[in-house]
Amino acid sequence: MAYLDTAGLEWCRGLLLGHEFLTLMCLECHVATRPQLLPDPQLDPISALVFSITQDLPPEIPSPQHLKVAGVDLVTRTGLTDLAVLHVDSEADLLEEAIRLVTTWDPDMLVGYEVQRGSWGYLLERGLALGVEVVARLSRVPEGARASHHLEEEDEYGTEHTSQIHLAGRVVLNAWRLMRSEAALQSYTLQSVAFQILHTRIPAFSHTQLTAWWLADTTRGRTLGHLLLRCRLTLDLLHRLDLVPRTAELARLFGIQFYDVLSRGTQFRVESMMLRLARGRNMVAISPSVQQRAAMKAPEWIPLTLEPLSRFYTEPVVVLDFQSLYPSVMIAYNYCYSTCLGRIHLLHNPPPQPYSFGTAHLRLPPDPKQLLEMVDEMNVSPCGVAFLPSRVRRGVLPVMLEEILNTRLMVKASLKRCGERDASLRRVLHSRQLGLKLIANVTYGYTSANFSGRMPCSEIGDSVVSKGREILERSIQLVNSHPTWAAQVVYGDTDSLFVHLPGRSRSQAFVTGQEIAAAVTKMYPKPIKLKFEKVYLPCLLQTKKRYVGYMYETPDQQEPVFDAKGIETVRRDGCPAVAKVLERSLHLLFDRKDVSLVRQYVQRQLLKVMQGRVSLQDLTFAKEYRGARGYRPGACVPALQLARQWTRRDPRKEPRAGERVPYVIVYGAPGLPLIQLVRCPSTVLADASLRLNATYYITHAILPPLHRCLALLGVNVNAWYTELPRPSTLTASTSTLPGSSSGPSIARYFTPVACVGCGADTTAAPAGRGAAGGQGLCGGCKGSPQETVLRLGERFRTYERAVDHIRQVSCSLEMVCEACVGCRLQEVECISLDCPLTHRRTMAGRDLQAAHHLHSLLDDF
DNA sequence: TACGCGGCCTAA
DNA sequence: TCAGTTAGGCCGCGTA
Repeated sequence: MAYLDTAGLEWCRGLLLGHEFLTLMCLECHVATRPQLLPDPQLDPISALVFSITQDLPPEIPSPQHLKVAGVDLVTRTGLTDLAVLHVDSEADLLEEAIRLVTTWDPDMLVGYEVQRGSWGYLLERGLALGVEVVARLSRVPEGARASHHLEEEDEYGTEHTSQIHLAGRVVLNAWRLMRSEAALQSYTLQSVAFQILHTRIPAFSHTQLTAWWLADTTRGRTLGHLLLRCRLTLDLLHRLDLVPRTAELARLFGIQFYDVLSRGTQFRVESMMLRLARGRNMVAISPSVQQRAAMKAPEWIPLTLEPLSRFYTEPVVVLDFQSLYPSVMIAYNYCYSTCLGRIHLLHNPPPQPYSFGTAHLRLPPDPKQLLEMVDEMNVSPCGVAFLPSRVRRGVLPVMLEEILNTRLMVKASLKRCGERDASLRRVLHSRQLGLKLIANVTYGYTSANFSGRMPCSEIGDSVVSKGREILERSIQLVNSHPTWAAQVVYGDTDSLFVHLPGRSRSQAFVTGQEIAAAVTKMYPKPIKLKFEKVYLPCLLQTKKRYVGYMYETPDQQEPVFDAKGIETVRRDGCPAVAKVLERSLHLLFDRKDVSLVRQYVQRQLLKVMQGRVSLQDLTFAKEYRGARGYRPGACVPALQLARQWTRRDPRKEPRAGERVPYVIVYGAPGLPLIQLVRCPSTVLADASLRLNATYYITHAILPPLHRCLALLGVNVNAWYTELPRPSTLTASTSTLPGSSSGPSIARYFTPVACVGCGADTTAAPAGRGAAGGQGLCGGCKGSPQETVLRLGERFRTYERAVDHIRQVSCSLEMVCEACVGCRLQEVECISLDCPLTHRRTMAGRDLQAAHHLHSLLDDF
């Protein structure tokens, strides 16, 4: 440690104090766009750059803060008083100033929410277009130009996983891509991520809007304010997710560089640890060629997944699983590259040596019979591969895994010890133990990688899987045959057991569950351990990898937790309405155990959909776009179709690979394939002739998942739909429907006097047909239904656009101008399906009511 | 109408 | 110039 100078000591001290000594700089560009087009660096100049900088320094370390003020005017003309603004004369000066700022602050990480087409990427491309050297001057080393580059090539992988921008000495973070691996969301726009993670709503302004504001002196500040908000939120997101410290911790743990944690795969991490250990034993890893890898014997074993006894269980089901089964197996049976003797039958009848093993060859001692002398001691896996006993040689992988698992236990212990005192230390320890768990679990994956694996070995992979299978099978047998448990294994997948305990109470289930865990653990060598996980009461086993139940993790837990695996409540390929209806239905079923309540609930929701009273958002699907070359030639999927449409209009509008593309389904001529009915949500808002396809949503999206659950109880969900009144008789019979007396129809509270079609007085006319609607029209309008439908449809669309607009603006109002004149906030029920929240909206309430009323009138025709 | 296939997403 | 694995369910479409 002779080279540890004072700066190094300072750094260590900083770590102890919870400081990372890092500077992050987030950038957004404002580019004045041509109408309806997105910025193009070849043509559109940057009009403004907005930065936000954070530093993680202890207070006694001086920061270059004072430098910011030098040469910068504090400008109030924009209306933003807390913003330091610097005017420059030309775009070239702007770039120079940006470079100066970067070199002054010397940030370690350059951040942008989207750094390929916006932010730093736009800056670099603009520099290229103007002939200003930017890339090299942003790097940290004099010869930076060589090590830094801004990729323009068509590399699907690079585009999808990295920022594509490399600057020597600095890390470039593409925030939205990081978010993609942080949380499973419907959409990864800054607006939705900020809402989901920071619970902050921000408006989405189009480039056209931002440009319009920028061009007028009085509104220019809005554009800057919005971009600054984006910068700050991006940094807030990283902070909230603890992303930089967590990544740094993983880098230390695996002994790899910070950026490699984000950009490289798990293989790299395993190798980094494994090679370190192997070197101490004077071993190196083989480097098989592509041909050798291709010639490797294919894996033959697959994990055991039982076909579940699928039904609704109203008595306890205990779930147990083996703790880190595969790593435990490798430790317990000494499975490793360095201990493998190949197939046992080859030891008995030695073929000409060396013989094929993994991607390479194995050379045994001249007389393999010697080895056979200790055949009783050997670990022979169920697939017939022999491994040395640890007495003879302890494998590298087992040693590594053992160290990892032990370290993890230590870390978890100190996590417990440190209590609530030190939040930052807790976070570090927590991410360390998570990282350890992760690396333990992918070590198996490393041995059985075949497509891209660097050192795959199907013999080891197969041994682990076959041993895992054997362990699970023997455990099942034990549980099923135990005399006093009276238990039945009803499902199991790879390393888990679902045990049905009929006639037992919840607390009895906990006791028996612990007994099972202990008894099974006793059957196997250390560290193989079956762990009691949870009791389900009740639960629904649908199919392999799909189940749901109320979960209790401790005997004294009073309120159960809804726990679903694989079903639509946890999937992102349906629309939110599907997940909400399904989850609420299951809650009702589990809580009240009364199918008729579920039926009432579901029918109310179906009516909402038919009446168009479900928000557009709840009916919006979103699927990942794979990039233009990511599909088969004939592929015909919504995401690709919409992406093509957008790209035709504006090449810069093509979604990034990995981005989620939203779409809805509208009505169309009968017989049309579904793909023809796909529309972008904003198109539907803008086009009065388009209506959401209620029939599709009900029969193809909402009901099938529900049916798969409730069919297990012998309920025919589809009948619930067919017995509902058709739209033509909807309003007349609404009041006879179960539960509708307390139904949420806003129209019932809305009694217009003037005809909503033409404005004539309707009070003189005879009363309408039902309580809910119909009386809003005069006789003349009722007489010409087509015309009225058309007129109302258009009005409806206008209201919906207004509501949408207000929704956007009201968000910004709440933040930007609390003092907005005459802005009377009104409590309105959220229109989302059963959302318990009420949202503050300005004016939106009235427009919403009008829109809903019109829509229910439309259903009359 | 059954079946295979591509696409998408999740469990482990 | 790098990319852990397989199983499995379900949707929509085209074809025999």
